[in-house]
Amino acid sequence: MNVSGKEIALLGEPSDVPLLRKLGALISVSGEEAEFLKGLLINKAEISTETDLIREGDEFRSSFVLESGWAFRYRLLEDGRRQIIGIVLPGDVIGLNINFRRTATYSVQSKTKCVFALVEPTRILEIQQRYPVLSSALNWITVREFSILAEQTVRLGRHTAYERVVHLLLELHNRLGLVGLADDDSFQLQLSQIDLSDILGLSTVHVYRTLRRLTKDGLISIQSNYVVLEDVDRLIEVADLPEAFLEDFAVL
Amino acid sequence: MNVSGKEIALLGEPSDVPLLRKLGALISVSGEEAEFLKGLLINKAEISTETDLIREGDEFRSSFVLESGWAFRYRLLEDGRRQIIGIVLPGDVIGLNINFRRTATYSVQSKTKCVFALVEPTRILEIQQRYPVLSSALNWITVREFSILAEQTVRLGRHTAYERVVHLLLELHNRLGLVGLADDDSFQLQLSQIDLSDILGLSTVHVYRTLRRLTKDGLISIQSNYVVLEDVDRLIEVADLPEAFLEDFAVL
DNA sequence: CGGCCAATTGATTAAACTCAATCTGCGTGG
DNA sequence: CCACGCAGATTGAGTTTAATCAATTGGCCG
Repeated sequence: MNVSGKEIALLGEPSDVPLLRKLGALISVSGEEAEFLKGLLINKAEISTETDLIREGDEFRSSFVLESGWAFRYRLLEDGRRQIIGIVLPGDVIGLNINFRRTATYSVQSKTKCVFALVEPTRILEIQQRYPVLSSALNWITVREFSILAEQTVRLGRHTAYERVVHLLLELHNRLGLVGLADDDSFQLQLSQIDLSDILGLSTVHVYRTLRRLTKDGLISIQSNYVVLEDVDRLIEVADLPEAFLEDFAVL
Repeated sequence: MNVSGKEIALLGEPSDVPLLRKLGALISVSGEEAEFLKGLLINKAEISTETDLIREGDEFRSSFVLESGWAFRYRLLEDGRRQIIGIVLPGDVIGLNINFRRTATYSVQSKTKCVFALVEPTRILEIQQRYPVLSSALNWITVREFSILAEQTVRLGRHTAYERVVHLLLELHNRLGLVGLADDDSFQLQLSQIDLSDILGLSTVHVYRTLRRLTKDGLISIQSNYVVLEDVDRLIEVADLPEAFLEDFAVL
């Protein structure tokens, strides 16, 4: 499981633009394509902590590419229960397959301070018309997103609390590694135990106790927000990930 | 070939081709577009009950459009636990955003006898190039699929057993209605309680008891596989669906 | 008539939740 | 610089939802 590795270097310098870096891990991006992509991401905006970027029911007319920071897709139930549907990390696109029916069925909120780029949907059509390889790579992003959500479903439906935590930590380590934000066996976890509980469908108390147990078992260690995967092999065994996530771990 | 056994030869809309019918609910499909789409779906195949169409780890080179029958996307864990990730209904596309990275991260299996059409990925590119409105409608299908999976996540993570069952029944009623396979307040449920438990992340025993309770509460009734939604208003109240699913119930 | 699978039912167990305190780190106003 | 306040983390105790285990029943098919 190589996250920062040499394969990427073969394709050229890893870009400091997360989306480019992510695509570069899958395809070889030409200079022209890179320029075009960078041109898409000109229109930057910044939002602070805990701010809704999109609210359930909103019509949204634009796509967003997260440049830095963490955000959530989430939904609130009537009585206040919250489910975090997925975590948005740098390089992720919000509203990639946007179309004329634009009503959001869930909200998106920043967890940390975030910088993102606004992209006009027409520009994405442009990619389809002019850059077939890039277009295919965007399809890959769509499929990947779907796969991740599918795994979240497995996690919530059939994993124990112990397995859920491990499975999530591996997902995050993998995804962060893809954009150069994780080390070989550690990363910065920008989530409170409250957030974790709403991702994993558990109570905060149980998340706490499960993290304790994982630490005691020597699988992980946590200092403030810094997570170290102490025994990756055993973690992978616990998490029961699809083969495809392991064979080519850095690219899913 | 026909789900209900009777041939419905309508010359005007709605079409008896589920995918066309689904798209027709969102956009106005021109004659030319309809012909093109029908041309895509020439290459039919039939599989029997409980047969894997795609297996986790497979490379798949083709997309599939389900014409009739029910199927599952699912994943098996080492010890035999199964999570059904989503149900595939007539008109649904498997592998819509296929690209050169084609390793499946989950399996797809028929629940009933199924007829589906094989579609070459290049034909989908053709749609993008030649039929922008159709292409946008396919994007809608992608987004819709994602929204459904997002709701599944909420269901598994933050709903009680009681809410989960209701939420799923409403999802299925909605989706089946879109392709003309549901009545106003009832539909044929092609799932065993075992299947339900693996969708909902519950044990079969608990699914059984929950169905009993829903029946006793006058919310639903079930005869063999035929489900009647006895009190849609209360069901909707219990399920806590996103507004967007309600405002335009038939089209999500 | 068996045999098999799913549905049903009862009894018991267990994973995870709720409730109720602290405790701790940190930012803010005085 | 320090007290205060707040949110998140930690801890203990008791409760509940849902799982497990173990039969039994019912329907269907060869």
